[in-house]
Amino acid sequence: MLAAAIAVIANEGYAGTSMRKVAKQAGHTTGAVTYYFANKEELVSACAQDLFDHFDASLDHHKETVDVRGLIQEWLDWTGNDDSSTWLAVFQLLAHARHEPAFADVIKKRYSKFRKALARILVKGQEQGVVRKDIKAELLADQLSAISDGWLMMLPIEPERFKPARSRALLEAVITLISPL
Amino acid sequence: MLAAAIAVIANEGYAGTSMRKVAKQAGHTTGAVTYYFANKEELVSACAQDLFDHFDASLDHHKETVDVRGLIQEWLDWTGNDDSSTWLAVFQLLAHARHEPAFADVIKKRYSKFRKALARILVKGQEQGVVRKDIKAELLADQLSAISDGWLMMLPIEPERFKPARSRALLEAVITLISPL
Amino acid sequence: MLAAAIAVIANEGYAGTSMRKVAKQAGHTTGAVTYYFANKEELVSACAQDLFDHFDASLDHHKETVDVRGLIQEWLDWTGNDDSSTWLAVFQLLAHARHEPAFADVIKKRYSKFRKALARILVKGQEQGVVRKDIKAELLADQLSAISDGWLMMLPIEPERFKPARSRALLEAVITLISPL
Amino acid sequence: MLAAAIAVIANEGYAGTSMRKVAKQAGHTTGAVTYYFANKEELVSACAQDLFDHFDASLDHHKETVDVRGLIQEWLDWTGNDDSSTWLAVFQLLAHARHEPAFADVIKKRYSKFRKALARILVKGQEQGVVRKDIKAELLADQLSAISDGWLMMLPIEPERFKPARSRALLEAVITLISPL
DNA sequence: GATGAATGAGCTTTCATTCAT
DNA sequence: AATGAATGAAAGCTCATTCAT
Repeated sequence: MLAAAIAVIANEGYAGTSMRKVAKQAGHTTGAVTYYFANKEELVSACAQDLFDHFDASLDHHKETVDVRGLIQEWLDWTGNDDSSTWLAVFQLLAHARHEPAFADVIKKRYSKFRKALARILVKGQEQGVVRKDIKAELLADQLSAISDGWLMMLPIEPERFKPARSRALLEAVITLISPL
Repeated sequence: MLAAAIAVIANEGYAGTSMRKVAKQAGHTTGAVTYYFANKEELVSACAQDLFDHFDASLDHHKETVDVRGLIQEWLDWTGNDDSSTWLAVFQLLAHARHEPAFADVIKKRYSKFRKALARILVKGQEQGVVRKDIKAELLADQLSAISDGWLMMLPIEPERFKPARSRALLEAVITLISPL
Repeated sequence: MLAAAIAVIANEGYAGTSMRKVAKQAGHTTGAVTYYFANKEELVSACAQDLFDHFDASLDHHKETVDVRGLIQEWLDWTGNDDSSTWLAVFQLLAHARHEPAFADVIKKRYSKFRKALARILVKGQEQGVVRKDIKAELLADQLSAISDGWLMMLPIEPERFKPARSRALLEAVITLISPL
Repeated sequence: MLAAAIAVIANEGYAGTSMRKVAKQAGHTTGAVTYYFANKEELVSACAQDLFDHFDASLDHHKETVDVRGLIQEWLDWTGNDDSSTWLAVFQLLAHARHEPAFADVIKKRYSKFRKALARILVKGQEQGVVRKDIKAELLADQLSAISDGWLMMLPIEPERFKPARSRALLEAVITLISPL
């Protein structure tokens, strides 16, 4: 059911998402959706939780290795394959978060957790001399996270700007930006 | 009427925007809205046009001076004052662009125009030695534009992260990132 | 629900029919109507089907007996009693058929089926010597069907012209027209 | 303006007719329509008047000659050429007459006048021995008028049944029906 | 656990009509 | 004589939600 909801949000946009469509996508009746989720807000919150779980898992995976390139590479890879619907859904939920207090909170907490984890990785990178030290890790994490959000925003509108070759160039540019002089 | 529509989009989100609310905000009846805009799509396209006009004006203003710091400063300033509703509306429209082909196009064209103008400024910066040369201006423009989009995305959810002191730190970090070694 | 729709069409005319009125007539809410019929077109098609079912039933009933007088008598009877709303609704739907392709087709098929059945009855009548043979049965069926349509058209405007005595005269005239010399 | 209104009624059906469309068709603004006709009812009545004027003119033309065949021929001819829009509009107005008392009356008067004129022609025909005498002229007029109405009803739905060859057959059948034994 | 009938509010849109200009 | 801005009611339709089964 969650997967169905995410698929609908990704394909139709938040405004175009309805319990009916989610039910149809899941192959159930409308009643089934409201049986599992008390109301739309709850359904959407559950989606947000689920999507950020994916996100965190990726971060966990790269925590020990301090592989910033690998991490960003993975983000960019997501834009190209089937998982791009994950990104599209995330974007739609972020855009709506402000007007659905219930899960604005979910997003806030998860986001800050994500930024902290990223900052920790960057700190390690600075210690190992692979990340520039003239900008605080926390601020760098903010910029990287902003860049990734910026990509997220452009992806649905200009997917052609995320073709493999171009993706690689973007990745290298980011690495150059954060590398020591 | 346009101003009313933008205000509603900023305050209620795209999904929460209705012709009724726009009419109410403008102090007119529903019929008046549909008199000026044949349908919702047209209204929304007009908003997108208007918002990007603001945007372009800012760019024009900084074209000659090669003042990247001033330009980014201005963007960040917008997040704090009354004009923040402009950003909020832009964000909502961007999130919906993919599902409204009519103005997805508007955004695409305007966006690429914006990126090109930014790249031209950066090229001049490189020539004058105030912008690093080891990353192509075009790619740098992409990253800056992505960062600004990322901020745009966080603003509605965590406005407290854009208070003056923090804004300044973000600005300095960006300048450090793009400055020559 | 169908009965309610037909009643509304008969009483208010096609242009005066709305889903709201149908709902009210049926003692339900607007939502219930759209629950059973995806849209107005579907509702109207269903009405057309239902009305022609009545029609065909009458024809079936007279198929074996070759009782043309009885058949026409029955048509005329309908104009006088409560079933007259059936005729009124049929007329409204016919008038609108051209602009609602979905059920223009329904009407076309049903109508041709009806004319063929009528022609078959007339052929039998010719064989039994109770129907004139100098006009092909198929053409006679066309004229009879046209006459009945013509009555259908006048009924709502001049109901006083279909009072019993007058009805009988009309019936006798038709019988005289199609009887052998 | 009248011509425009008739064209719209013929093309879009009564339910699909709006003052806006009439204005557009006439190349004027909405205000102009309401300037000439106080309201929609008045516009529609004026159309009815105008259409019946055409009708009466045809009858006048055949009054002296007692040429029933010519008269019916002319009706059938109308179904094929550009004037078919006249018929289509007449039909739409007839279908709506019952629900617009203002011009239901117009139609009633005009119709009875028409039937009387037709009956007078048939009486002359009976005197000259070209029309059967075993049915009263008045009843015959009714049947002919009903047949013509029936055709009017089928025309928009099955125009292919009024091609020249078929039209001729229909005409001959009618003549046979009303000719003396 | 799941269905599906039904509600009622809200949506976009169309429309006849009014009226200052 | 004609325009065109504006109204407000009503239309078809979608939706989240409820609830008996």
